[in-house]
Amino acid sequence: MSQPTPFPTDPTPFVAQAEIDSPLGPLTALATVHGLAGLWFDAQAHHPGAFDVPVDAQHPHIAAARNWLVAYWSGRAPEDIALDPQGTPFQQTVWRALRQIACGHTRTYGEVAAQAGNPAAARAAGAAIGRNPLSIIVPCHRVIGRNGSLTGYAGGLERKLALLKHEGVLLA
Amino acid sequence: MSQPTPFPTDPTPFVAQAEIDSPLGPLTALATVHGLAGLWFDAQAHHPGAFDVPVDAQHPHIAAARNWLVAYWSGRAPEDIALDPQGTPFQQTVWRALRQIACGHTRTYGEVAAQAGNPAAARAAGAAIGRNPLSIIVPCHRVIGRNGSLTGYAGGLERKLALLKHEGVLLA
DNA sequence: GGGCACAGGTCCGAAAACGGCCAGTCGCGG
DNA sequence: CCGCGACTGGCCGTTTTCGGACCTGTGCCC
Repeated sequence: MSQPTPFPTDPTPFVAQAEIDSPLGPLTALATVHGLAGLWFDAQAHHPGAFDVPVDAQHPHIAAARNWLVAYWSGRAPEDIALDPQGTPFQQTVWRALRQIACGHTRTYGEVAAQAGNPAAARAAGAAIGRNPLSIIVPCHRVIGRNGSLTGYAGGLERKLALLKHEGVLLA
Repeated sequence: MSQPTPFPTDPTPFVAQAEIDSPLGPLTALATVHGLAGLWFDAQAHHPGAFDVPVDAQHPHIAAARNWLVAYWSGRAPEDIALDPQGTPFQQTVWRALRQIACGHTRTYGEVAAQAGNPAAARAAGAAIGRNPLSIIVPCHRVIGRNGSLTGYAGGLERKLALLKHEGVLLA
């Protein structure tokens, strides 16, 4: 039933977008009526491109995301905010698993896959993690290879490294 | 063996361990159901480390080892006891050859290799002798270089020297 | 529907490195 | 001429290391 086209006009519940600055470069935020749907680094991999959605930096979900990020960068524990990422059931499961990785901790791709229900789907989990639409907030940067290598990051490995340093996982 | 022990791929059939004192320092003894499997000087080279095996100084094979050592140190000829060292086929062959070196005698590494079936494997024999798990009882200390040098000993050359003196091979 | 590409992981065989050696050579000093 | 020490190059089983095959699920494009 699902058309291959990105957004045919059916499920486009996006209601607002805005740009948010960060120490690692500007981010584009996107919201539905239910919560934050996207937070991408500009020009990162799998960036969905421009949206035909009104810019509204004061929208509640976007303002909440901005507050979340301010707290995160200042080292405080951010409060939970409403999220509404769009994805397949498997992706949803993986992203939900990611949110359970506490700040300062890491998991391997295999562990995330196991927590998502299939221990052998490490590679598939990697693909799903790469499609994570909520950078930083859904901590896909806390997933590393079994041998300790960083392996990859849609926003660029330097950013993954910087985030892990900021969380105290890696030494400067 | 009329015992239903799971032979194929059973890496640790150890059943008891204990510490035994000696004039050259404490020894750690290890036993299987078949016999004595290990007798190492504490902190010697190739020491396998701690074992998750119950301490039982009264275990028959360990008690036999203690009696063997008492006789040895007092200068009497010890009676044969059951041994069960774990190793590769080649190592087993070498260790068996070692047991045929009578007290007060010595062999060269090349001679041991020849008796193990391959006269050219002197160097490999040296490696196998170094991994001998049954110090003193399997007399790896009676093997010296072709030119008469002591060359090496996992428990330290001082101990090798002391053992050979005790056996009357070397003068004080 | 059937391929194909991945931000992974495991397994296995080949290859290289490592010794508790030994014989042969060379250069030196009695 | 002899003996000694330093060096060299083969010897061999074991251990470690390394690279590639192969398996794995899911999403996306034909």
